[in-house]
Amino acid sequence: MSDTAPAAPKKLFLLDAFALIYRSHFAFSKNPRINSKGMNTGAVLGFTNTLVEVLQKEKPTHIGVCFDGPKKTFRHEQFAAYKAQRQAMPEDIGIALPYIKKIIQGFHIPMLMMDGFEADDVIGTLAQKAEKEGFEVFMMTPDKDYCQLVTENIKIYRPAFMGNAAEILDVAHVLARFEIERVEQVIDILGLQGDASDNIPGIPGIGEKTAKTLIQKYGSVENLLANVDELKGKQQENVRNFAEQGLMSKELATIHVNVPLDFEADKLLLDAPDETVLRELFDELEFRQLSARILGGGPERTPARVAAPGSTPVRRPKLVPGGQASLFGNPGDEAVAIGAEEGETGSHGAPAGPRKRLEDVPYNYHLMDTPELRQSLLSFLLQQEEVSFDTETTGLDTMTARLVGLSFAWLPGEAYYVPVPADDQAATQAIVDEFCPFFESKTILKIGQNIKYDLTILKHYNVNISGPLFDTMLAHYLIEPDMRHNMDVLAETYLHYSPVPITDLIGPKGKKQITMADLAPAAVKDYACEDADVTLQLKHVFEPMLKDLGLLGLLNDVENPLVPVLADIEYEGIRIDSGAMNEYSAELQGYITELETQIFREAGQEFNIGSPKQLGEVLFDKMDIGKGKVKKTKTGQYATGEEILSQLAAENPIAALILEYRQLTKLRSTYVEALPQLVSVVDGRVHTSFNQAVAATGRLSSTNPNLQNIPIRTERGREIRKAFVPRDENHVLLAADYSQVELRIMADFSGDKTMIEAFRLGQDVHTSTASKVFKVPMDAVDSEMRRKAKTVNFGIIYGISAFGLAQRIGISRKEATEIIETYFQEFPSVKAFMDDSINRARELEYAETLLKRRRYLRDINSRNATLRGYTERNAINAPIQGTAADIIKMAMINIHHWLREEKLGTKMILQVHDELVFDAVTEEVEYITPKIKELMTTALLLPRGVPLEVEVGSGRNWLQAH
DNA sequence: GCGATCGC
DNA sequence: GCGATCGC
Repeated sequence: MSDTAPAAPKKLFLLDAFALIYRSHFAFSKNPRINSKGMNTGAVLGFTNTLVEVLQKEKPTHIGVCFDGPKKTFRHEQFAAYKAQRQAMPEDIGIALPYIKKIIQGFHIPMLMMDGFEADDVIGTLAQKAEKEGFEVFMMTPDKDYCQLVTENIKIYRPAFMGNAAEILDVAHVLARFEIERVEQVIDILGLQGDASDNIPGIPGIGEKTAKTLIQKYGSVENLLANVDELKGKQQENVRNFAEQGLMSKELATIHVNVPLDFEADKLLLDAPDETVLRELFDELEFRQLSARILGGGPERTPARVAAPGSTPVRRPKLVPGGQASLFGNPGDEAVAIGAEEGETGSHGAPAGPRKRLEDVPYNYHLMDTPELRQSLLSFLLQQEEVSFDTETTGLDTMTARLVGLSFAWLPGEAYYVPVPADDQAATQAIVDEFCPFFESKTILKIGQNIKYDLTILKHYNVNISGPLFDTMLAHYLIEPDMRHNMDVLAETYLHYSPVPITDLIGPKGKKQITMADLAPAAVKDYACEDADVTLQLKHVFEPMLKDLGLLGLLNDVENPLVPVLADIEYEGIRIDSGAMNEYSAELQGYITELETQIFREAGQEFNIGSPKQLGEVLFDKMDIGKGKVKKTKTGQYATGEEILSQLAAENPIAALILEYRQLTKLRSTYVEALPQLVSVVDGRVHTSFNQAVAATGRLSSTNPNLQNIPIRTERGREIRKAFVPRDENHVLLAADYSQVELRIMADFSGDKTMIEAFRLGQDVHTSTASKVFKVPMDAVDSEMRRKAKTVNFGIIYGISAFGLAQRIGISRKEATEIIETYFQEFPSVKAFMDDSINRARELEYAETLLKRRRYLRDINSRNATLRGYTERNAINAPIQGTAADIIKMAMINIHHWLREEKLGTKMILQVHDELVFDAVTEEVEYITPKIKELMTTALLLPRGVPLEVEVGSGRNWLQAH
């Protein structure tokens, strides 16, 4: 370099190691990356990707990675609670850390730390020193506290994350984001609002918004305190009382730039990595793709199914299995499968890694917007054995959404979009009718992602889809029940492909968001076609996986056939007597007002009873009750949960009043007020949505509204069930309940003679359990004994710990442990069953139900005893609860089928885990009752033949039906 | 135990 | 996001 050339800019990157590592770890937590040795490599991979990204993209001249010093910092000395709430480091990060350090060394990058200081102090100090020597400095961190250090030459570099591009924050960004005039004021804002994760308290009642307003007005915490008289009411009181805490919080939020550390530029000079060391590390960690990308060559890669950019695309056979060519001649020359390249970056939230987009792959997407094109498409559709399809609509609410278009795909890389005029109902209906021969075909397999949604939309256009279904969402739910199943994540993970985000079309969420109907069909075409195409390709990936796992039967015999059943249930809805609800609301309001008055009288002041924070302060600070029983929650607030208040009830009448107040306000807000608002104006009924892919055990869940938690336990709660009524005078509600299914399953699985005998003899199983555990004859079991025995039985089914059990029945942990021990002595086979379940899970790392549904239990061999214990209880509970879910799902399919076959008017309208509810035609009740019983009890037979029993009742409302 | 919902 | 409470 010649002397006259201008000096190259000196670019220093300082990485905040722990912040980046934690972020990487949690980014992968929903889709953990486990290598063949069982190590969770998410944190290492994410951190390394971030590091590589910055090296390649930003080309720093100097770089260093900063860690927190090992000893406690001056902040801990100032404020004992500082970071006290912080949870211990996750085990996986502890394991990852040595690897990360070795990788940093392999890159020849220095690690910087200082006893008694945190990484941010080190970074702040070095940044300022480097700035003086003419460096442009980038602090690489996701942490907003660093904003206080930003200057013209010191900036924050937020690495790419969760689909967001990397971002550089300069002075203008910081001022805009905090709405301040000077960068230093960041500390004032943080001091006022506090930071829950660092346990910096701030001033109570001041959040982000208030902090900004106050600092805009007063400029600093100190000046705010000097002018505290100008504030009003509660705010003034808080600022006055917590002035000291505010100042200390400001101090804690301040990054200290006086760490005794020299800035030695030449030590931070970027150096070439040690490729041998890195290659060995990457091999050990199984980072094949990363290794190939940054080191070149390397170990053999699995041949990619997709053509590499620039090379000749793979030729796809022109004929599909059904013998049908593609609609437009010869698309095989261009279109190829999106491709499933094997690699470690494919997980959701991976900071980097090659993920293709629509513009990177060849595709043939066609707009079919004339009668001729539609006819041609239909004739091709009818010749396929399987077709993936998707609907585009104006919104997510199936009751109000209008159809905008339909897309279809049967060859990878190729799809067809049929737009409809959303605002012309008749014209839309006519186009939909054209495709009825396809939708109603009994032989063509229809593939969809969350296909229940499409079924419901089409139902509103009088289409009753027939034939077999394949839902890719449910397929993945069986493969990885705990993970997310939305299409974008699946495409990223399994196809290494990022679909066009919907927000590219309709804009970001909010008031200004438009709908699909506002766009020209040509603008929707690619998005819609891509959905059908991706879904088709996912099906091709999932089907062989399911086959290998032995789960294809469960999908095809249970989950997929259940989809139309649920679609019908949701479509039918249940009638609510809104008048009765409103009357009850007024009645509840009367009680609530009365209770408020009494509570305020007892407390000697008015306050917001619904605020656990205020309530805790009133009870434990002001009234000073519950000495020795006071507990705090993990956020440092007083705990005011049920068990605490129940204990306090003996001491002070206020506790019972509060519990009653809570119960009534819960009933009012969650049920009595909310339900009438969800009644559809179209048919006067409430339509819940069942989610078939969220519960880890295989159960369904219900939302919007949740009709699976309508009260039943208390008198006042039961009142709500009276408002669930049949659709008209010619119907009644019929409820069919499995009696003790889960305990029967446990009795069967364990083969416990005593318990099986109790079921065979039709005894009350909780009483018989109590008789054994408390060693008294059946007729000497009192209600207290029965209650305890029942809790133990449920404890096993729900997988609660001895500790949880003690809490529930209000006994000591010791007594709980004793009850459990006696239980095991009396029911040795149950104990053996539990041990076997755990041992089996230790080996397989999953548990399975009668129909082979899996729940993965990867923490069963963890060294963390709490985590392991929790997972062990799941190992016992998952097969029991999951088998019960399998059984009722089978029963639903069979009953639905039978009702249709017999052309009966009765409709299934709800499922509540072990109960089915029907809107039954009154004249049909007698005929259907025994058949429903039969279909439910024989849906699945338990291996040892323990019988299932079902109770059926009917009445003018849901309460009477029980 | 899980899942959903409410108000703070 | 948290604490509390409903059902199974």
